[in-house]
Amino acid sequence: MAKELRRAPGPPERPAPSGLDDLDRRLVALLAEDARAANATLAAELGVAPSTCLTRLRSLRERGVLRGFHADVDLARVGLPIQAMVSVRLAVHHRDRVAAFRAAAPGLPGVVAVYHVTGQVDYLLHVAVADPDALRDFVVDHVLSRPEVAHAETSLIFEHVRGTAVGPPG
Amino acid sequence: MAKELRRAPGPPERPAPSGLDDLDRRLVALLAEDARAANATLAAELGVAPSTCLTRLRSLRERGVLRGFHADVDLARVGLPIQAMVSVRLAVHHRDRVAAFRAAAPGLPGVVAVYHVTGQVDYLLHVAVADPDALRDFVVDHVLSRPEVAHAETSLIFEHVRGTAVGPPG
DNA sequence: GCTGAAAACTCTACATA
DNA sequence: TATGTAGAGTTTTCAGC
Repeated sequence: MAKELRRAPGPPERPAPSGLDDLDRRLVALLAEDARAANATLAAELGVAPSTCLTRLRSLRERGVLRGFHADVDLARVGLPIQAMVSVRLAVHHRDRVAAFRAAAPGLPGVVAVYHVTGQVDYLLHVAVADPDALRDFVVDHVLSRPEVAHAETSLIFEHVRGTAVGPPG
Repeated sequence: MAKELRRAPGPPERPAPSGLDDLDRRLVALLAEDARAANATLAAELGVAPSTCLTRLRSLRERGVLRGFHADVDLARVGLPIQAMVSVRLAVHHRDRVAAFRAAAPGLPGVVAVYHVTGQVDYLLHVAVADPDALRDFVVDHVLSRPEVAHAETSLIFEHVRGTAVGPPG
C-alpha cells in the first residue's frame, strides 16, 4: 500500500524521510528513557538553550516522531498479575472483517498491546488480567465469540521487558 | 475497616497486595496516558493539592508501581521502518542457558521488547530495524548464532498499537 | 496523610543576532 | 535556527492540622 515511490510533486505533507538531525535524535533518546525529564535538564544534557530544546520537542511532536509519553506501570502491582499473549487467526480475510477486528482489539478489556503480524497467525494480543478466570473470559467472550476469528491460542507471559532499541542514548 | 492485623513476621518487603487506593489508581491512569503532564495539572484533575499529588507520585515510584516514563516514538520516523516479531525456541533448558539468553536479549541491537512466554516458543523478540538486510543480520548474527537457540521464526509486524489496559481512566 | 504558603526554580513567548 | 531575557507559572519543602 505505501507508495513512496516518487515522492516528488505529490502531497503537501512533510515527506522528510528521516529529517532528524543529531540534536533531534539525542532528544528522542533522552525522552524515550525518561519522559518526565524537565525541559531544562534535557537542554543541559544536549548542550543547548532551554528555548531551543523546547522548539525541537514541539517540532518532533508535530511531525509525529513523538506520539506521546506514557508511564511504565507494573501491571502486577495494579491488580493485573497475569499476562498472556493471545495469538489470533482470522477466518475470513475480507478487508472489512479485518478492519473490524483491528478497530476493536485495542479497546478490549485488558489489552495492553496489539500486533498485526504476518505468518501463521494474524494478530497477537498482549493482555493483562486479574486472575485465570478473567483470562478465560477474555478469550471466550471477546476473541472466540467474534465471527471473524477462526482460532485463538493463549500463551502465558512470564516476563516482559523493554529493549534498548530506542531507549538508551545509542 | 481493613484489618491489617499482623503483616509482620514474614519477609521485610512490602507484601501490600494491591495497596493502592482510588487516588493512586487514578494518578497511575493519568500518567499512563500522559507521562509529561505537569504535577499541578495532575493535582487539579485529581482534586487534591499539588503537594499531595507529588507525595503520591513519589510513593508510587518507590513502591515500584511506576517503573519509569517513556516517550512513544514512531520508529519508522527515526529510521527503523521495519518491525518484526522473532519467535525463539531454546534447545537446552538449563537454567544457566535460559538466564544467559534472558539477560542478553533486551540489549541486542534493535530489540524493542522481550516476552518470555509459555508454549511452542520460549521467547518473542519485538525488533525494529532499518531495512530487510538488518533484519536478516539480526536473526543470523544475534539469535541463530547463540548455542542455546534451537529455532527462530520471523514474522513481520504490519502494525503495533497500544491497548487500553492501563491507559484510559478506566 | 493532607493542606496551604513561600522560596526556588522552570517554562515559554518574544525580540534579537 | 539558536539564543537570552523576563513574566508567568510550577515544583517542592515545611510547619501545622
